[in-house]
Formats: sequence, C-alpha cells, structure tokens
Amino acid sequence: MPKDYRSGPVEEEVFRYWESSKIPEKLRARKVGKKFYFLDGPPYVTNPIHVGTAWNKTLKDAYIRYLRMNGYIVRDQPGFDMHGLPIEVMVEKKIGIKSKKDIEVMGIEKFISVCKSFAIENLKVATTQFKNLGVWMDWEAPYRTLDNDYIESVWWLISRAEEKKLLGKGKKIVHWCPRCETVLAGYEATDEYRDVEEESIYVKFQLEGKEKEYIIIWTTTPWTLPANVAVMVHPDFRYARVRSGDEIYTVAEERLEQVFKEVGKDYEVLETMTGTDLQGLVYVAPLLEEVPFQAQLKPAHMVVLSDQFVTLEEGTGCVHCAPGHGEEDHAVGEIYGLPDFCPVDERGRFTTEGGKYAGENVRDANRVIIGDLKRKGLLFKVELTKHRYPHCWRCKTPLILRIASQWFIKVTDLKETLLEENEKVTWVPDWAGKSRFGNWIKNAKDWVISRQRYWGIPLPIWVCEKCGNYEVFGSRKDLKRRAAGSYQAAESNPDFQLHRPWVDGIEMKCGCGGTMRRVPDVADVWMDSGSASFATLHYPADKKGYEYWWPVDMILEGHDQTRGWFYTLMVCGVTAFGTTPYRRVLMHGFTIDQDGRAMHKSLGNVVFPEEVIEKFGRDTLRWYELGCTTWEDLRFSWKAVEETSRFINIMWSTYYFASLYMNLDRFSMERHPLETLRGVLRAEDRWVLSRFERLVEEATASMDGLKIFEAVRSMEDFMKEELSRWYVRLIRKRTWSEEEDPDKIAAYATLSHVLLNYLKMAAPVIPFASEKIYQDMFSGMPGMPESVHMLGWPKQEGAWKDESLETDMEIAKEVIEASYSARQSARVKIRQPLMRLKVVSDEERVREAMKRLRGIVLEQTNVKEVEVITPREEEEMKGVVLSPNRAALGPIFRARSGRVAELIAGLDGKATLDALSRGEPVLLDLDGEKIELKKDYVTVQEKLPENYKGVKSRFGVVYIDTTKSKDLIAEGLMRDIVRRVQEMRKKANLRVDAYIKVIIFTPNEENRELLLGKAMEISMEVRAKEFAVTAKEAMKAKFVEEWEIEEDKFTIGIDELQPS
RNA sequence: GGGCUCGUAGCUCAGCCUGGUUGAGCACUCGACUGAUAAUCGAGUGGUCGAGGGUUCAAAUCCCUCCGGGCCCA
Repeated sequence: MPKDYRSGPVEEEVFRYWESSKIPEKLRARKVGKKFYFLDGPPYVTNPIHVGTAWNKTLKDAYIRYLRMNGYIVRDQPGFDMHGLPIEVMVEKKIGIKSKKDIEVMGIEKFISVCKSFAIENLKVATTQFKNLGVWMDWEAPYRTLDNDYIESVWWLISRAEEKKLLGKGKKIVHWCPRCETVLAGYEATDEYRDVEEESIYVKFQLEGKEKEYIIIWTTTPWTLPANVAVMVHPDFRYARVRSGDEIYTVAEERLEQVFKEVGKDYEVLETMTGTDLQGLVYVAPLLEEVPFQAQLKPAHMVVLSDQFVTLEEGTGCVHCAPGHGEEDHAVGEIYGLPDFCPVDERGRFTTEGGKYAGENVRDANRVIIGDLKRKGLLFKVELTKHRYPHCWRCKTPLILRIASQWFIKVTDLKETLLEENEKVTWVPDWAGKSRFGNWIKNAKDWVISRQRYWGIPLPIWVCEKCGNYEVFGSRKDLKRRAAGSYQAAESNPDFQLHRPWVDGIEMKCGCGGTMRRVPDVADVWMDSGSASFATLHYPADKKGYEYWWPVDMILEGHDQTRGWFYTLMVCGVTAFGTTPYRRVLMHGFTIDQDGRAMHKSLGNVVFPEEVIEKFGRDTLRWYELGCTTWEDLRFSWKAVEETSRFINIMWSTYYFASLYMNLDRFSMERHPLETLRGVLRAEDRWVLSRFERLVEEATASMDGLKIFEAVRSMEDFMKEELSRWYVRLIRKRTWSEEEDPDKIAAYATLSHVLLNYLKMAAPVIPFASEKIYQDMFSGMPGMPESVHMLGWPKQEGAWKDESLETDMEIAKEVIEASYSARQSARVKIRQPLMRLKVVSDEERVREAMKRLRGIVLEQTNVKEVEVITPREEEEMKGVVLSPNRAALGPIFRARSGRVAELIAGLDGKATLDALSRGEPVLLDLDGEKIELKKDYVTVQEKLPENYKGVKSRFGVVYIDTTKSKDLIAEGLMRDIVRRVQEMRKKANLRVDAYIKVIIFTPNEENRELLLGKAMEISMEVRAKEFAVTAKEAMKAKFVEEWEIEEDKFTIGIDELQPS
C-alpha cells in the first residue's frame, strides 16, 4: 500500500473498484438473514446539499453498513419529496409568472409538466451528491412521491381515513396569503414571523341600553372588527367598573393602570366583580352602521367566557372575538354557537357583507375603521405596538387569518392512540420522544390536508354539485370502475398521470342525478412523505412487500422533523393501521457554523461537502461528522476537520507500517493463525488483544444503542493511544529481527489480527480508506471476500480478555512515563542507558506488574535493572538535612543564634532525627554551654543521594539512578551513533534492508576507543558489513555528514553496498 | 411568549444519568525521541465549569431563576 495517505486517488480508485466489481449490488442481492426495514426520510429536492444533509445521509449509510455486517437484509431505498408549493414557487420564478391566475392562463398541464421535470432534474443532482459521499443506497430505484403507484397509496390512506371516520370536511381558520390567494400551512407561516410595529387600538363597546357605559377591548387588527361577534373575558379574573369623567368603563382590574396611562384621565373604581359576573352582558356592535350585516348575526354581541385565551399580559382583559378570523375566537365561538362571520374574500378584500368597507383591502381598511371609530367616539386610545406577525414566505405579504372550508384528518380523535403508540417507540435520545415528540402530540390539532394548489397529490374526493354527497377513492381500479367512460377518456391522453389536470377531467354520476366532480384541492405535501412507510411498498396494491417489511425498524432524521416527518409518518401509520409505523427513531442535530449560527444561504456561511472532500476527503468528513454527538448541534469547524484528517493519517501509517514489514518478511496470516501462537505471545501481545476485545465490546454496544459517535471516539482513542503510540512502539525491535523468528511472527500475527478486525469496525465510517487498505493488505488471503464491506462485524469472543494484564500495563506505562520525567529533570537523555530504576510501593499489584512486564519496562526506560522498594526502604535510602529555623532561634539566642545555626547545620540529620523521635535529648555544645535541641529549632528536609532523581507517579514515586559508568557511556554513545546512521540511511533513501559500509571520524581518542569496543553491535544495528573508526579527518564516502554529540564532533560517512 | 436542548481552557469537545481534587486534543513555551507517521513523548502556561440562588459535610454534576445559542410552536 502507498506510504502516504492521499484521499483523492484512494477514493477515486475505490469508487472505480466498487463500480466495476458491482459490490453494492452484490451486497443488496443477499437473501439470507433477518429483515431490516430502514426508511429514508425523503429530502426535498430544491437546494444543493450542505454538510448537514451530508451528516444525515452519512449516518444512515454507516448504520446500514453496520446492519449488513451483522447479517441483516436491509431495505435501503432512498426517497425524494417531489411535490409541493416550494417547487411551484421556484418554477414560477423560473418561467417568470407570479400568480395562480397566471398558471391558469398558461395551462395547468404545462405548469405541472415543468414542475415535474424540475423535480426530476433536482433529484438527479441530489443523487449525484449523495453517491459522491460514498452513501450506498439503492440509487437506481428510489421512491419518488410523484409516481402513480406512490400517489395511489396516498389515495388509499385518504380513503382509509374516510372509512375510519377520520376524514373531516369543515371550516377551519387558516393562514391565508391574500396576494397568492391560497391557504398556507402552519409551517409555511412560521418560517416568516417578523417583528412589525403597528397601531393597536382600545375600543369602547357600548353596553346595550346603557348610555355612556362601555366595555373596553384591545386589538392589533382593527380590520377584524367588522367581523366582531363577542367579547371574551376570563371567568376568574377580577374586573372593575370605573367612572372616568361622565363615562363608565369595564376593564380587568389588573390592567386599569396600563389602560389609563397616557390618556390623561382620572378614574374611580365603582365596583369589582369576576369575569363570570360579566357573562351575558350585551353590547352594541361598534360598526353596526358601517356593516349592516352585523344586525343579522345571532347570537352575537355579548360577553362570553374563556379561561384559555384571555390573559392579563396585554390589552384590557376583555378580548375582541371574531370567530371567522382567529383560531381561538373560533374555538370559543363553537362553544357558544356564535356565527363564524367572515366578510373577507380570497384576495383579502371585504365582501359585500363588509358593508361600507366592501372592496377594500383589509390592511388598507385599518385606517378607515380607526377613523370611523374615532368619529363615533368609540376610540379610547391608540398606541404603537411591536408584535410578531406572520408573512408569506414567498412574497413577504402579511398573512391574514380567515375561515375557509377545508379537508382535514381528525387527529384530535387519534390523540390517545398516538400517545399510546409513541410509548412503543424507542427514541434516541429518549427525551426526543418522551418530552419533545410527546408534547407535540399532546398539543396536536386536526390536520388540514387540502391545499388550493396544483403540484401535489390530487385529493381523491369527488363531490356532487347538486346534493353535496361525496365519495373517496382508494385506488385507480375503484375510480375506473365508478367513473367508467370519463376515466378512460382521461387515460387515453398519452401524458395521463395521477396529477392535475388529468384527474380533474374525471366525472361521475351521483345517486341524486347530479354530476360529481373532483374537489380541486391537492394534498398537503407532508401527507406524501407521511405515507412513506407503506407507499414505498405500494401498499395495498402490493401486499407482499408490506407483509415482509412493515413496520419500519428505524428512521433517522434531524430534530426539525419532530413536527414534520416523525409526526406525519406516525399519524399516517396510525390512520392506516392503528399502530406505530416505526420502532426506533434516532434524532440528530443541525449543522451550524463556527460562530454557532444556523447555516443560511443568505448569511453566506454554508459549507458544502464538496469543499471538505476536496481538501481532506470523504473519509475525513465522515469520521469527523460521525464522531460528533449525534443529537446535539454540530458546530462545523475546519480546525476540527483538520485534526480528524491527522488522525486518519496516523491510522493509515499504522497500517502502512504493518504492511511494510509483513511484506518484507512475507508474513501470512493464514500460515500463522493467532490461535496456534498462544504460547509464543508476549505480554504486550496479550495486552493489546485484551484491549482490542474491550474495544469490540464497547463499539458494538455503542452501535447497537445508535451511538455511533461513541464507537468512533473509542476507535480513535484505541488507534492513537493503545495501538499506534504504545503497542507498535513496544514491538518495533521485534520487527527488525531477520529470520523467521517465532517472536516476530507472534507480533505480526497479533498486529494483523487487530488491524484486520479494526478495519471491519472502521469500514462503516470510512468506507473508502478501509476498502483500499483491505484490498492491499488482506483481500488476497484465501477465504476473504472481495470487499471489506462483505465482512462480518467482529465477534465478541472474550478469549483474550485479561483484566489484570491491562492493569499491569497501565502501571508499567505510568512508571515508564515517570522515568522519562525523572530523566528530564536530571538532564539525562533516554538514549543514555542507566543502571537502575526504583518504584516505591507496597502494593502487590505494582510488584506483580514490574515482574510480569519487566522486559518492557527495562527496554522502554533504557535501564539495566528495575526494583520495587517499600516506603520504608525508600526512607532508608534517603538522607535527611536539618537546617536551622532562624525565625525560632533569633528571639531565643539573640546574638548567639548564628553560632547555634552553625552547630545545627553540622549535625548528622538522620541520627539527630532518630534521637528526637525516640525522645532522647540532643545536646549542642555552644562554646561550652549545653543546649538542648528542640524540634522547632530545625526544619527537616529530605535529601536524596546525589545520583538519584525521583518523580511522583500514580502508583508511587519512581527513582532513577543516574550514575554513568564507562560501559554505560559507551552504550549511550553507540546508540547516538546508531540513530544518526539510521537517519542518514533514511535521508539517503536506502532500502530498509540494504547493507552499508560505515566510516566514522572523531578527533577524541576516548570516543574512538568506545566506538571500536561497540563495533560489532553498531554494525548489526545499522546493517553494516564494514565498519571503521578513524582519526583522519578526510573521508571518502558517498554520504557524509557532520554531527555533534555531547559537544564532541563526529563525521559519519556511509556507502551502500551492492547486494552480493 | 411556550416546549425541548446546548453553554466546561484561546479553539473543538469529554465529564453531568449514579455529587467527592475538572479532563483530552489543538494552539503557545521549553525539553526529549525518531529506519511507519510534516508523527510521537515529557514538562509548563491557560478554567468565576454562562450568571445568581437553593439542597448537601461536599455541586460542573441535583433543584429553582435569569442570560446567550439552536430547533420547534405561537
């Protein structure tokens, strides 16, 4: 395999290999195993994908690969959401039209065909992007919501809803765009709430039969006053009748101050009462003269109660109620049987019922209405109020609320079932289901599914023009049977499809003799994707797929889908079958930018996967994103990506290292199975196998629990800490051995076992690099499949688990690291061998570890002997220095304290301390006077022998003996020279197994002597067949370099010897 | 305004469920090591754990309030 990791060539090569060998197809063709129905949440095909979309698909891809490795037959059909208003809007822009009228003029058929090809074009673009990430789904056969078969399944759902009496038709308060003349879904409105500052008004409603007595309401939408029907008060709030001037007002007590602020009027409270007391009060409609229709409304113009919708945070605690223009108003209106008067048409203008305002745009009418109220003396106060108001996301026009007749699913009737079914779903993380989704269902409202648009699934509902009777069709067959000739006529059109306008032409006769025509509406696009659990299987036309696959085993989407797909999928599933359509949900976060802001085209902070791929490669992108906590927002960081890339490099190099030596030695795994080498394995081999089994256990548990990020992090830690930085370091010497050494074979067998199985676990995360490594290192072996992705996930055998060995190694590692630290403070380099190392501990496990791993400790610390000593022995090793405590001596001995200090400094520390601790008096001879030494005269300091250096470690202090004998110095020098020769070999680009000739010049005779003494050993280590040391400066060699070692000069020359 | 969630070193994040001396990587400084690795190892600098309050012998961790980001809803 190549020495350096280059993502570009590796990924291109692997792409070509997968394609030419048809690897994904072969995997998909497997037919033995447990079924796993994975359902892809269909992306909406409008914008190019960004790193967030990439995260979503990569997560899916990784889990699918994982499941396949565990023997599942995975349904991996991707999907695309291809209908809906967003596409209509983009198409309108593209062809330069602006309204429904324009569409009707150009012809629905033409418009639909443009929408269709637009959607299909975008599907192709998205498919290319997803494929480019290395996502293996069935790209040849995605489910598309615009296909007839798919549409038919959605029709079936609607007919099923009708069968179960869950389909409703009725008036609903909806967000309406007066410019686009259409209902907008709630979600379409919420994307465009904006702060607006507008005039809000306090209006006096005169009480019936009571001159100069009023109830005051507050509203931010004066244009809804012509539709006023009632005033809502809260049954439990306190309300006050107050006199101000010659008028009497009723306002919530708590709001009085605020209401009278800035109007320059005093008031006097006459009495207070609860809202309940106000119930039934009748008032005169404020715009009765302007809107004569008001007189016909019944029952109306009275005070009603609402404990839900009246608050004291703003207004007067008396709320204007127009059931034709507000959802809450409408709900209250239903309780009291109030008329839902709505004198506003589709274009947002007052109808003739609007009297004086007829023909006026509602927003323009605001000023007129305020003027009228003022003229009539009914305007109490006007103020500017800032509030959030929904706008049309396409044309930015302020939306209005109005009542309209719509088709809906009675979700409120299903609520209990939905909550029960949700209990059966496993959510990861669990709060996503318990709290978020649970709350959302609890607040669910009926789902308005009709849209007065074009590009969508036509509602399969035919209504009689004469009697209003309607029929719902769940299949083409039923419709054809019922509509006979007119269906055939429609079908004979070569472009026929289950879209408008083709289905609009189908008619039938009603029992009453009237003609039945299709309602012109199309379905809310959320119903398309919501039906996916069965529509992708084309149920019920095809029952087999349903019987085998349904229900969905797992879905995986972002947290914005709580109110979206998670919800509609559930509602459609429960409507269709009465049970939850999915068993497990993994919810992931959003990708946000480095500053924590959402990625938006308008902010220009969107990162595209192609940029990351170009700089670092697909595997790096995948490892990075999959390693982030799945359900938290991913703050995309180029720096973090770069770090990941460095990790991938380390991993690559580890494999490269193994392949280099194993190739050199022609090692083969099948000739040396690990099991047969049990007796030959060294402690570090058994250790790394034990650690690796632990990793397999952890990673498997994480993957099964849908916590791939945990698996990725464990794998990264293992690769860096345990394998690359530790195990490989420990076995490096063994790999240099020349012959078929069983000790070397054991290391190779261990390493290749770990590497192969590690590769399996890494494969779902980094499918490209793992494939390349597999092809270069493992696939040639007998019995190995043609792709890494055809291998099974490593089994948890537990055969190598050895906890005590792991503990021993932990101790050894700590001791070794402490020794480095001690060397550093003693300024003795590691290349310099030392006599001994002592660890202070009376713990058996430390003693045991040093015994068991003695070889490793000796080699890594470069000492000749390691000992474990008890704390007592440590005490004995140490000396004690007593220094005079001048602060104590001064006040007592005054002028003589200097002398006393001298005496103290001259004492034998250890003996003195021993005597003191035995309670024996220690006497000082102060110029003949005997003075007893007291403890506080001295400060005690431990003193190590000169040649010792100690460092604290977690398992006890570690001492090194820094005494350098002549032998040790020679050995140190040898290692210095060896390292430099090796570096020169590397620089000269010699083959690792090439033989050389070495000549060394040094002016220092002592050094020459030392070197000659080590000639044999040096030659062995650097593969030299000739070795010379000279006192002559001139030197003939191909590669010559000067070095300085411990302030001595050396010139080294090497020549490659041609193989004989 | 409401629900859910996140806030820990200059940066990226772990630790929080199950309370007990805040931790890693990057960056910076110094030193060491180096026939896989522009790699690595050691030491040092760096934190009011978003803020405030409560429970407790003890709070990054549990509870409450507030501030800021994200998603969803109005």
